[in-house]
Amino acid sequence: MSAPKTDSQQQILALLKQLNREISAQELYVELRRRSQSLGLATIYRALKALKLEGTIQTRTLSNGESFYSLAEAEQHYLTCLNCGKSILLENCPICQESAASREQEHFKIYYHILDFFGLCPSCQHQIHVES
Amino acid sequence: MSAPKTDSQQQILALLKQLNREISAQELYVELRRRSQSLGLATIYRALKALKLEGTIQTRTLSNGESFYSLAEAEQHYLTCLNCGKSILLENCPICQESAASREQEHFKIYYHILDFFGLCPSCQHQIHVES
DNA sequence: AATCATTTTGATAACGATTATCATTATTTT
DNA sequence: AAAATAATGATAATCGTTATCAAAATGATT
Repeated sequence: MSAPKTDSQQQILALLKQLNREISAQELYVELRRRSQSLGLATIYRALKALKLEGTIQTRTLSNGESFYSLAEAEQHYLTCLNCGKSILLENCPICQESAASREQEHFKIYYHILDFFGLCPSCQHQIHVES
Repeated sequence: MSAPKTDSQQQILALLKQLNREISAQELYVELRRRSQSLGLATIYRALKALKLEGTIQTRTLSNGESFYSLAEAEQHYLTCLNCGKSILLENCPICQESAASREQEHFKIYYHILDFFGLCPSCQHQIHVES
């Protein structure tokens, strides 16, 4: 869960903590640059990958292939529109009450939901240990 | 939920029913061709989009941007490895028992899970009605 | 300090799934 | 049958992400 972090990783982590919302890699690139902490895109993607494999941050990938990153602390429940792709963050939504979500957003027409557990499979846990 | 379907849509739907597993668009292209029911890739993507907007099929997008499609009937619960990207389908997993998932796959190291509701937001519901 | 080894970085090329384009073909309507 | 509409498919374009590789930074060793 914890590992020695590069400066880039720390910068990104600090920004994620401050923002307290999910953000894409491209947005991170712009935002860091705006704060005179410019990082190359490649570095950003690398840092995000490392933080993800540690379990420090979590990822959500939209159907257009764009990924959003946030701290792995808070649970996330979204209502996502299949057409425009926009997501509404559901506040205080106890996991597993899909009916609650329906009620909460009366006019949102829910087709289905997906619950996805993320982590490391046995062989990849081993592989990562060997690599480092 | 139901709408007039093109031949392409019906072909794809029939194949999804037969396979009873999630499959990517590219795989669909190969599989249909193997069955002498060749469809162009563009047509496949168009049909999938239409079926998705009807709520007939559901999509799951991996972090590499590749999307998988399946009938919207069954609930899906996965264990996905952050490193290799492979997903393990969890059978008979009552939604919202993340601890159950941990137990079920002892050696899978779970970092987090994401629950995502998919459907149409109010404005897109309206927009689609106007279009057609 | 100086040299060497290792790690990190960033500009850019390459990749790949998806979407847009547009002319052609099928289908429906009049 | 002619005209209008919808569907199709080959291919170009898009765009987020990953790979490449040389340069810069960091750390270790003498």
